[in-house]
Amino acid sequence: MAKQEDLFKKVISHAKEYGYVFQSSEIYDGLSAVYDYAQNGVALKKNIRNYWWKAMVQLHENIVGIDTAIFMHPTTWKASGHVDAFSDPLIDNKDSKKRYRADVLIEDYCAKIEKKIEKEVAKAAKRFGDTFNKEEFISTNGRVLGYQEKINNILSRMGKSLEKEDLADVKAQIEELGIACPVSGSKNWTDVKQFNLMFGTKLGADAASAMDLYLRPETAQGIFVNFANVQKTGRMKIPFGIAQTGKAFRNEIVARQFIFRMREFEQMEMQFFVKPGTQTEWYEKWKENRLKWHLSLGLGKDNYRFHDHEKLAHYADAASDIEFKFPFGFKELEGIHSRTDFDLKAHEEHSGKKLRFFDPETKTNYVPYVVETSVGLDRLFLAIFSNSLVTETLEDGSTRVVLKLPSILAPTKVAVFPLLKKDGLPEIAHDIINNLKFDFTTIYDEKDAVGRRYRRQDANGTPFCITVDHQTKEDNTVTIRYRDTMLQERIAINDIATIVNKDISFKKWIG
RNA sequence: GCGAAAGUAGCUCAGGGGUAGAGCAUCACCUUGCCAAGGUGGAGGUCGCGGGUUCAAAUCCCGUCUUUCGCUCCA
Repeated sequence: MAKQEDLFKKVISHAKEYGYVFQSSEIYDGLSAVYDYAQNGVALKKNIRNYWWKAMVQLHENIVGIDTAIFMHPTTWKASGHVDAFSDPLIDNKDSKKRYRADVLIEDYCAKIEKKIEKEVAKAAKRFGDTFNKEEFISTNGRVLGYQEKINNILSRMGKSLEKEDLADVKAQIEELGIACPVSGSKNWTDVKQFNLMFGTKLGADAASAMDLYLRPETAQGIFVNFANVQKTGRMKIPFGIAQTGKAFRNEIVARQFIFRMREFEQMEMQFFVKPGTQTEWYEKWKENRLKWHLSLGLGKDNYRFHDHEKLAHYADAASDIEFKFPFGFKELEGIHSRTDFDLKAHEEHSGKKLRFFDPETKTNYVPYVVETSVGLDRLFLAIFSNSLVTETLEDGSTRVVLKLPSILAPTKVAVFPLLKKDGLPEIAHDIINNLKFDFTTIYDEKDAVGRRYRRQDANGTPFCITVDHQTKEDNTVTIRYRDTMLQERIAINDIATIVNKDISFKKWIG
């Protein structure tokens, strides 16, 4: 455990020291769980996003991309269920310090009463034997009816209180029912507080006429509300997908673990529209496809696993996570959800617009089912970055720190050094850069011994170093040195681009 | 939100009421010249922030912010 902690700390400080991730507004002591991507971080993040986009949009004839606004019409969030389901009434037990959802506590209490009913039924069944009629017993037995009524009263009162946001009554109910904390057994509760996970804001300059808006808590809804537009203008036929990357915002009660769980984060997701009845088949296909995509980055097969959801969200009929072995354990990286027709149907109802696909074969129209793949870009960044950071022990016993980023994602592809900063070598190095920079990100460095410059690039994740020496002036050859193996080769200047291109070829990586 | 630990130079950390420290990094110059840690010089800090105690606070006390870990939550 201590080792894991140390490793994670190393990741965070390396990210800062080499210009990948800074804490937001650091000069003002930072802002909780908000981070900035620095000069190298932004390049890595962009490359990851691009790798995803090309794999999803460019490689699939039937997937197109869009980019929708963060602000959306407020009704969107009513339709999606976020207004209701994204806010929880929470209550803390002062003795055990445990936090519970107040409505769940009450529901659990009702479940206990329900168990009593089952007991009565079981007893009666034993007594009456074959002649026992369960329906009749439940509807006539006084004791059972009493239990039933109690449950109904409790739940209806809770429902009304929650609807009116009368949180004091919810607490009163918990106290009246004598509900105790399952851990401490105490009834020492705090007040019930409402936590809304959506950030609110206002549209309009003057407060009185301003419209309440939310920052989107997921990018998916931007796709759903554009379903018909994209389908028509893109002449899309089912099955087809719409992909999008962008920021989403959640007012998490606890945002933690560096860039793993932030309040402002970036999603890369694709909604795939299919014919009802075929969703399971597509769900399985996308699970497999997405795992394959992750594995193509070469971080190691053992670092991934599926986690199938048993408890499903209100919109899903199947859901699975691809989990990654982060420095702090296996955690969710990507979700693959079979979202049914929940979202499109809800938007049909709230908007009054048809969100359907006309099937020319059967001459009928239907609301498509949706299979979603949704990756956290920041999480993916963290997965790749933390997995790539290694400290190697070399043969001579010394160590080197290497950021073994997949070369296709590395912020800088080629570093070019003059062996000496004289005798015209810097000029040649600059010439090489001026030629390469149209196709690759490059960096020039002439400071310190060349070995040290190699190590500097290792720690920064640069896969190739090129060194210009005196021989270069005679035969136009240079030394190329590889980050991962530390091997060196003598090659012609003209071959640099070919070698680098071959290594960072998208086809090679994804293939 | 609760509990624990921590916050001193860009990074890693030492110090522990009386002049602000080290290693690495950084900058300039010299030297070497294909796998980091050669020489000289420089820059960088009101020791997270605010208040209190004291002749004197980076150091003791209180508060606060931020981070990490655990709990909790997680569409």
